[in-house]
Amino acid sequence: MSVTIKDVAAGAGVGIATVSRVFNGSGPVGAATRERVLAAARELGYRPSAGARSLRGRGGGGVGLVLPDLTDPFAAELAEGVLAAARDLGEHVVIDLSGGDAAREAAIVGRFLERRLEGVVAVPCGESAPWAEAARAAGLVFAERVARGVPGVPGVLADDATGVRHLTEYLAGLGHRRIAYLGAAAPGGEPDVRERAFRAALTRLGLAVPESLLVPARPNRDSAYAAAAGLLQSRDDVTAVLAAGHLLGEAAVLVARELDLRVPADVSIAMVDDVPWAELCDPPLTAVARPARAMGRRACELVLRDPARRGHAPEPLPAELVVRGSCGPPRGARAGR
Amino acid sequence: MSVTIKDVAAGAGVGIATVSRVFNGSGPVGAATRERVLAAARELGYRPSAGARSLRGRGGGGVGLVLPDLTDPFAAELAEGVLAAARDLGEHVVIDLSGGDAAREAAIVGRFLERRLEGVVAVPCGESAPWAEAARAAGLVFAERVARGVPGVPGVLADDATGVRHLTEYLAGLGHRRIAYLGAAAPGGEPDVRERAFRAALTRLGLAVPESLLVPARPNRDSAYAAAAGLLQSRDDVTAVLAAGHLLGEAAVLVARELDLRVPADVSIAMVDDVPWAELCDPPLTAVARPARAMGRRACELVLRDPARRGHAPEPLPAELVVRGSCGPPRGARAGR
DNA sequence: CGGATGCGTGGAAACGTTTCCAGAAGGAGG
DNA sequence: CCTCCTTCTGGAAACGTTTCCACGCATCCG
Repeated sequence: MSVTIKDVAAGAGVGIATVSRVFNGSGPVGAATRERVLAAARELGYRPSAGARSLRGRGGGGVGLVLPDLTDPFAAELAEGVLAAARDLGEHVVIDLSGGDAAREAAIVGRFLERRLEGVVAVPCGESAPWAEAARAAGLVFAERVARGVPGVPGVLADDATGVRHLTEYLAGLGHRRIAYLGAAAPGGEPDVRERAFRAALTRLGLAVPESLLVPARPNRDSAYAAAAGLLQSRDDVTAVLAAGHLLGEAAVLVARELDLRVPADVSIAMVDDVPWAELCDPPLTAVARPARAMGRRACELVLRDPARRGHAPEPLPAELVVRGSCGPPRGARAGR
Repeated sequence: MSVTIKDVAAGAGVGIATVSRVFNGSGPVGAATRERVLAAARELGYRPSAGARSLRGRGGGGVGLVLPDLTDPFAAELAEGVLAAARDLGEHVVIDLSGGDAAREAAIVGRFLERRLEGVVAVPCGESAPWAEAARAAGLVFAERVARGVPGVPGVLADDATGVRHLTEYLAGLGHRRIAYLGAAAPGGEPDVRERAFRAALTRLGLAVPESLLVPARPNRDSAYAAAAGLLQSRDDVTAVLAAGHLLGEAAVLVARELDLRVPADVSIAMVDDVPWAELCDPPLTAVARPARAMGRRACELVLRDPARRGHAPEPLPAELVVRGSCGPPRGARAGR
């Protein structure tokens, strides 16, 4: 069927070992011989089989990438970073999407392990079980967030805490006192890094933490929209909304428009995650930019080239506050809706 | 290093053939034996090696996916379609980005061929050379656009022609007579499907084709912005802009805002490609929605399961006009800028 | 001039799996 | 009781590569 190293060897009148040496540059080969081998290979259209090659040597390399989805611009950019790093290091990338489903995620990781990949980069959604095995069998690095209950696996994270703190301080500095936080943990759930940073920032500023303005929402369009609508319809006293993710920010923008609220005159809006549309919005949205591409790149390099450093969580990468036009001074409590 | 089928065989006190049969369900195995094998495998953490497996049998399967980039929402959604189809068919996907660089694209295709992938799905940017070899060695299907000079390779395309025609008719129906087309071919270059559809639609409506309003632009932010700025600054008579892609539409929106043009009162804007931010814009942008996900899915299914149908170009998938608020009746020529 | 050193080369083992073939055990039918 | 068939099992070949080892030959140094 396909043309093998033997065919090339026969075509060039040499042994298979010589052909292998030509293609890997591993041993000494006479110039004339090399030319003949190359010519025969070109003529026959020979391509060494990556499968057989990996069978003999080590695992064969390659990186697995597991993400919830690709339509999220942050995830897409993170993937681009991983792909760029892998390309630079000469490795290929196998990708699959969990869709936020832990079972599917576990299945994906299983397939990756069978492929004997050198490393796996994951934005996890599930819990520890499959990750523990992956960490044992291959390199594993989390990106954006980490799975709980899997010690010793490094995570390449953005410094969300500092980003949210800066954003909170910025809003407070504009004079806002009734700042809603969109994307809090469900009642009874454990608040995440961003929510804790929001609370801490308010406290440090000497402001009360308005528990009723911490609106729970899951990061999907339906939940985000419902949360934003519930908030802006019922709470006239809110003068600023801090959305904990771009889907939540999107929902806030849409709801504000539907309620004929002017941004930022009636309500200021800002969010975590600087996605392309933030600049296209009217007014353009103030946001915390997280370095998605750099995170992907770093995660990939970590998993491929730094087996020693694995186990030590690397520094979070800085998140930058990008001030645009969607935040202004508060206008006092709105009258009615 | 890693645990092999031999280890499991030894652990269960059976031969390797039996272990293989258990894992593939290929032959008859006694119930008790099967249990023992499964237990040994679980205990040792055995995973069959995909590399060795593929070495023995056929090529080993898998799909390669080559795209210019992932931050383009259309490309990301297309990729999601490919991944979904591959998952349904039990195949893995290797992905890499060409960045619009033909040389890099050729290198990527070469690596894919070495991997003995069963098929390759590509949004091509380069010309024929590498694609011809790929078509010979594996299944090859183009998506969104086709490479020139590679006959016999099917392309899963959107029906851009009909989409642009509907859009043109819609604008003309609103009364527009001076419609600019953003994203034409460079002077002397060959117009693409969309441009031809635009010209044909105008002609069919009995309108003149305004050559000076067919503005050349490449699909990147710099070129798009320059083209849009040049157009809207100099041509007061333009009442509508038809952008041939979402980057061009984005540029038109930004330039219109900078020039303080009201949309759609001063100028109507519409574009090809319905990206998420089209709905977030103010006003929301009218667009032609192309079924990216379905295209990816179809391309993947075609390459994996329909070797017979390859060679016949499939029907283009319908593109749908999504009317939002960015187009209205023309207001006569604008006065000054 | 002889042995050591070096290079260029080919043969063969090994990688982990699937699959063909043959052997063993056990029941059924003559 | 012997034979045949079925069911289960194990050995071994094959897949395409890399790499170790050995061999021939020329060159160099003593």
